[in-house]
Amino acid sequence: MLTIGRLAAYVGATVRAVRHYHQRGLLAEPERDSSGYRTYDAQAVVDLIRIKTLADAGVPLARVGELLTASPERFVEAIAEIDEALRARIRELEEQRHRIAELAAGDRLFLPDDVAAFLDGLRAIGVSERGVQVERDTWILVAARYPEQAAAWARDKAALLGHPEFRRLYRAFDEAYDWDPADPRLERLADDVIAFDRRMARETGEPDEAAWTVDDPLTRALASGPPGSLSPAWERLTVLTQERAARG
Amino acid sequence: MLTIGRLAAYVGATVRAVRHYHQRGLLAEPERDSSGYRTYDAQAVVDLIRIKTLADAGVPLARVGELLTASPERFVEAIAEIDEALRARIRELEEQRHRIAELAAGDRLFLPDDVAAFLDGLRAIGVSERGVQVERDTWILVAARYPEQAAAWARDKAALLGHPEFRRLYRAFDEAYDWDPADPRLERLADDVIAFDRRMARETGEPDEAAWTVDDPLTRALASGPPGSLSPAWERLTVLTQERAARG
DNA sequence: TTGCTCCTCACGTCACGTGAGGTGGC
DNA sequence: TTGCTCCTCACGTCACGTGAGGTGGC
Repeated sequence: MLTIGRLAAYVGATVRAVRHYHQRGLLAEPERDSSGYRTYDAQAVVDLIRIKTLADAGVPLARVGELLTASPERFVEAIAEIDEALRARIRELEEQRHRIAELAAGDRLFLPDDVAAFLDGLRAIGVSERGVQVERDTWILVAARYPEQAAAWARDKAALLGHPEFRRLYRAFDEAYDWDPADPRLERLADDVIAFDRRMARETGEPDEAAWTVDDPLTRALASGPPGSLSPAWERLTVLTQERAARG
Repeated sequence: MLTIGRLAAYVGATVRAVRHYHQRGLLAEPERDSSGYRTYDAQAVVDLIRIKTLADAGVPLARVGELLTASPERFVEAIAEIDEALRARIRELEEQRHRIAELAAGDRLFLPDDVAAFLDGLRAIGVSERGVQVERDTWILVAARYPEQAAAWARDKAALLGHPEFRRLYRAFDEAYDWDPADPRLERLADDVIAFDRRMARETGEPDEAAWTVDDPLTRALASGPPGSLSPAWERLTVLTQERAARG
């Protein structure tokens, strides 16, 4: 006969866990000796290993209780379910290994693939890392707010990167970040942006919604946090392009 | 800007979890709008994904807090540790898949391999399944009480299975279970057991401790639960062999 | 006497879940 | 007005962990 400590040690459980299983009614309370100590027999070892094996596999104790009294067929059925749950959990853990590895670097974790690909495209045409970060933050908000459409929009914009004038405008926008807000080049840039928008609208037959440039109203509205969060030159550019767009 | 619901949905967390991360000081409390609603920016998305990715990987929230402010080198180091922990967890789950599979049938889960092999040996020489069960329960108690020695004892006994007289005695013992306690064959069996013990003691030069048969005092003492747990014939056999052993 | 194992409460832990009761914009 | 999302307490959950205070055999 075994004491609770020896029983627990043999199956790799704690004494407290064995008492817990008694409390929950999973393991039958054994006889006591003259000192009030519980005295376990071999059947208790078998029962406890059954309980612990199921519990370790993630089966809730309430369900363990059912399984102990289930028919052999139901038991085998349940084992198959538990095995499937374990396999699913393993797949999850493999996923998580990927995700924590990506955590050290890269935007893939925060954005749909198509958006991350567009950001890589910006890097490829020479947009500064700072400019890419501003874009990234904007896209995070867009993707959170319009999960269905974000990827398609990113593909549309990525396609425009094949257009030389679009690339020139993007790079100019990027450089303008540090300019003096009074710099006359901002006026010319605003003109060029509007001209490009109109040209694209004509070519594609879509309305003149200015969805083609870095300065389209949608992304602008989403990105604008408290006033002053953009650079002074970019604030100015926003005003200028909106004036020109309104003038028609 | 995002509400808490949209933020949570985007990263796959619950609203409650996000509030919890605020409470724990892991995620900075953002500005509120005129209604008192929290308004999140892109940085909050990045921070939350970082938190959730680590938390999902099983990192305690207290440690997540440290990691968020850790240096890049410490962070990379910690990622490696976490990855190792995930791999260890995966190995554990694979182990558990084995164990629940074995739960449906077999003694391997309850006993050291050498003991299970000995039980298979008993089956091979024709011992009844009932007899094997009694042995199994005895060995469970022995293994729990003497984890170091059990395997070696089992190997010793398994070696004896090569001995024809040992096999004969074991099978006779097995059959004797149902006999009438007054059956004269019990006396002859007791004589044969003692004779075999003495012979083995002479051959191996070890003391006459009667450790060779199913009836050795050690296993008997361990297995004997409340009186009457053995069959009447086996109780009688125990008495008879002890008498003969004492007479010398 | 000291050390060890056992006993029974009963509160603590961890990461949220789940109402309870209320507000604000469509 | 109804429905939805948000807000702040605050208690509940799950499987034990961890003392608190005490007993019994070597």
